[in-house]
Amino acid sequence: MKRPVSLKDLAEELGVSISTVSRALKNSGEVSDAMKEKVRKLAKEKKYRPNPFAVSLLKNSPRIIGIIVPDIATYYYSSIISAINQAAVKEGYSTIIVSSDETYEIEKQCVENLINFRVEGILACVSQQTSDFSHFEVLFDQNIPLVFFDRVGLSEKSSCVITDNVESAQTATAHLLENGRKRIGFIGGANHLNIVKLRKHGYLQALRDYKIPIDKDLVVCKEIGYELGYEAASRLLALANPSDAFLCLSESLAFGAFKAIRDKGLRIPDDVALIGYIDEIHADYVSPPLSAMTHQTAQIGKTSFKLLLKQIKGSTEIEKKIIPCILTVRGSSVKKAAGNQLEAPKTTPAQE
Amino acid sequence: MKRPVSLKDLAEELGVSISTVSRALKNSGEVSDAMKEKVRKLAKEKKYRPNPFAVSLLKNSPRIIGIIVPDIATYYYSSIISAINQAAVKEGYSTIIVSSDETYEIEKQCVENLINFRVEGILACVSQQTSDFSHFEVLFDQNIPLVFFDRVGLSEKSSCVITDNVESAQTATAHLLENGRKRIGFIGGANHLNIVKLRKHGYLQALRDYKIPIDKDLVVCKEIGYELGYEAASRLLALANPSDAFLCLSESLAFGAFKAIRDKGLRIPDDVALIGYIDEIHADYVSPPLSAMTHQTAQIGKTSFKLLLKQIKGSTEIEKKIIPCILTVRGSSVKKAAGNQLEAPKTTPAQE
DNA sequence: TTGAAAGCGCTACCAT
DNA sequence: ATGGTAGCGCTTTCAA
Repeated sequence: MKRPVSLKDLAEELGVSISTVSRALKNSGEVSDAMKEKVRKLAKEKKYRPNPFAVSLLKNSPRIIGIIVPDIATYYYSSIISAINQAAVKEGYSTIIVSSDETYEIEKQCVENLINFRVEGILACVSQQTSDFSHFEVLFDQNIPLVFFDRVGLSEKSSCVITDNVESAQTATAHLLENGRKRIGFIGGANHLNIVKLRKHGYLQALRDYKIPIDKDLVVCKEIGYELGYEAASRLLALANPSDAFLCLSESLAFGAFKAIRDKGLRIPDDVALIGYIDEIHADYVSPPLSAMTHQTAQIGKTSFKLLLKQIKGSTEIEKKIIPCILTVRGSSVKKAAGNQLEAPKTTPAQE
Repeated sequence: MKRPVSLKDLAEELGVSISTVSRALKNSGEVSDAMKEKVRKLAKEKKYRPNPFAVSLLKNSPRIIGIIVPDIATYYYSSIISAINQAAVKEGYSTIIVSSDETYEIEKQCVENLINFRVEGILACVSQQTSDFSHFEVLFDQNIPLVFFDRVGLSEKSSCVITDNVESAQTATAHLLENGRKRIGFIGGANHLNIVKLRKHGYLQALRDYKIPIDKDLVVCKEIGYELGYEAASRLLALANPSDAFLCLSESLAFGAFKAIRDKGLRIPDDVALIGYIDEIHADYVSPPLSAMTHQTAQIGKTSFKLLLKQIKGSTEIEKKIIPCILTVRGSSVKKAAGNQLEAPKTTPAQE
């Protein structure tokens, strides 16, 4: 394992000084063209590469930013990462991506590691376990800019990019109500999650707006997952006064609910409407395709990086950007013929 | 933007030498406890952090590895990345993840960037465009270990981790044949892709094994995508002698084919069987759930890192590891009642 | 146009 | 137990 070639090596071989070699490679004006030529040739031949640590040691800016996510393999995060990456590369930055695995302790470690790397800034989405944010505060001491996205903390001290959880849930619920649904089931994740609280708020708000009585039995908040979606929907369909629509907070919940409705022998959307926060690319996987609230992950990533870069460049302004979700109505939430006037005399044959 | 605190700063403030401070912080035996105490207290107070560049400059091993993937947001890659990450962290390594966006030029740049970072090693999955691998050869000049995974190159010179494309396709095809299918459609991506070639090979091999005549019309290799799966399946079902089963090389192709079968008014698996290379978590999204060949992404990631670490530690052995896919039989490929005894008097019952 | 030298922050070796 | 010093590879003065 031999040592990489250094400027010194080149200088010695050429019998000139290190400074000259350095300047020649930088194409400095104060070096003769002949010398430049000679140096470049040898550098290429010897496969010289500048040592980035020496450069960083001098400049103290490695052009790296750190990204902390709860989980890399989830599409939502990986697509945001991808967008951040693209934006970063465009500005000459590299990214170090670390995962907290939804764990407070690991997240703490991640922050430490990134500080030790002297990243120029950090983009973070906090883990589900995190309620204390002091491990992020050390970044302020180190003068390392921090921007949160999606799940945020320290909102008075750092910029953030979030989605419109309240509004999107409200919009989705309103959409169902406008199409004649009266008993909308809300199927979410654990109650303590911010995202669940906010969306529930939007859901309830829509019900109030439309003067629909609120029924606690229609709200099921447990965990996220296919089976849980199936169970929740099954239960809501078995009520004396059953649900005629569902708003599901995740993709797996939505597909679980889909299955439950079908297994019950009910039709979508004729008997039960379904809408969920799911990925565009999966909406067509079933028939009818699912109406979906979709996150604009590319926007989230791009905006987050933009805010961070601003801070890196010295801005101290604290900004909060909201990236709205997009509602795409597909077959699962709207009856084919028209709105909702045909409750009784059904003419539509079993579709599919 | 003030300069971070250095050892020198601490030393001056305490009126001792830099060496002493350095030793005290390393808990060296040759420093008095009183001094250690004093130094540590001040370090904490001043929020001292060792400068990683200075350390790396000295040691020349930043404990970073680079990962090059064609696309971060695809579950297959992100889950492999996640596994690599976990393995790396466990060994005290950090990872830099870069994406080639399936582009040769960007990939070339990625390699350059990682070299410039002096990563200790690189794990790479080449882009679809890449057919020339000389940009990877420079790594050998720089003594930077390189291990390919999934899509490989330079196989005589570097270790790699691949999946059993031929065998898995053969197994999947055999599974369909054993269940009485005769006209299995092969729906793949672009013909020039290695993965397509290999799997087609496995498919054809299975047909030969079972003495089923090969029909070129049943092989459709275009692009990957939901619509393309839909089209391909529609076409194969419209043949004079139509398909009675499909092997789809990707998730989107499989779901597209699923839709096509249904739209044609055919039943799955009674009329047409379906099997595909899809993610476990999505297999249940439809009814019947999809039989699937699944990649063991965790294994791929873990093994890749292991091989790389070995090389970093000095091994020059070139290894090739094959991580098999796993066949999980679900409703889409096997008729409920029994295998296929109605077709002909075969004795093998449906295996599962 | 070129060279010499200082210094970035740290470790490690040789003194004391 | 502590201090001094060299040197990692590079950039950037200042001198020649």
